[in-house]
Amino acid sequence: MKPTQLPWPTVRQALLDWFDSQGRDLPWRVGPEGRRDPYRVWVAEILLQQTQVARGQVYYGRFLEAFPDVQALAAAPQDAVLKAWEGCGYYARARNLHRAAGLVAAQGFPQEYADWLALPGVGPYTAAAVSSLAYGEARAVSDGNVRRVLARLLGERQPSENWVQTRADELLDQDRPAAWNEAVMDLGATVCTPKAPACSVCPLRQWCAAYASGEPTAYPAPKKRTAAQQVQAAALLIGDGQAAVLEQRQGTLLGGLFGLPLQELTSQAVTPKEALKQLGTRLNLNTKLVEQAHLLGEISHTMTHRQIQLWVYHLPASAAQQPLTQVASAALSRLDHKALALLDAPPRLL
DNA sequence: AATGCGGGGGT
DNA sequence: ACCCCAGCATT
Repeated sequence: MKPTQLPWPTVRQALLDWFDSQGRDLPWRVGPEGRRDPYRVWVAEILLQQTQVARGQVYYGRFLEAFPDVQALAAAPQDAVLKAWEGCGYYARARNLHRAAGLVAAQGFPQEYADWLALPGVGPYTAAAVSSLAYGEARAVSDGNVRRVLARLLGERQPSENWVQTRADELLDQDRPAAWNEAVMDLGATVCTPKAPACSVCPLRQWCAAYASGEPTAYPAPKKRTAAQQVQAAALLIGDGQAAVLEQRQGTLLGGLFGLPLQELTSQAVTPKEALKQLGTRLNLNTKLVEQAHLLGEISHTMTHRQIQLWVYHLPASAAQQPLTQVASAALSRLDHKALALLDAPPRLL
């Protein structure tokens, strides 16, 4: 059956009926349909970018407690915002959200899609989500769930971004755009899942091309991903688990977070010891002192696009040529938490 | 159109 | 292991 021949009013109603009885109850879905609190929806949508709902929900609760409204968020220092985001990944989300909060606190909330889109950290998905869920605007969201649900329903193995957005725009229920958007995403998250879809309970099964094919998981075809880059580095822990010399990372990789001083192994510093020596120079440490640093342990850490091997060396706080930072109050990446954890449970050689 | 950007869950 | 997750910014 061609897509254009599907009985769209019936299909829409089937999904909306399913949503009305089986839709998820989530903490940012407060207030009437299409009139949610824009701040709550906005924060939730940013947190949920490339983050599963179960995980985002934990951070959402913490985040709203720390920053209950946009004025509180705008008034907070960036370090506090990153601390609330610690461990959630993609930290540019937190930096952009904080920056955007400053704009919104001064100018008021955007009232329509195009104005949301202009905020830092807000792209087509988030602008459509907030303008539909909080303002009732008829904008179709296009995310990973929508992509998978529509690719399967319509039998498209290679859905381009443009294909998904166009189909989503066509299918959007004009009378209940907010409910429709939530419905498609709920279906994708709870029934039309990537690996093991629950087709037996799917309200769209009778119209689904992928189900009819007998191989629903073949839609859409897997995306190809670039291999993780292998990185080796030395780190120097000066201090202890309470207070240590920490640097605030610059640039796009973990930017804004604090962490142990690092030196990547290069052609100039082929061994961890040589990288450590370079690190000592950068930190203005006496060469003799650096030679006394002992290897605390070795860490392996994966970050999707990077596979990091890290040798962690240790010196007492008395060696520090710069102020120590209280570890508990700084936002650290998982990598740095692993490095610090070497103090508690030294790995034993077998 | 491709790539970089975290961290963890599901199979 | 591999793929995915309520994407966005940059090139």
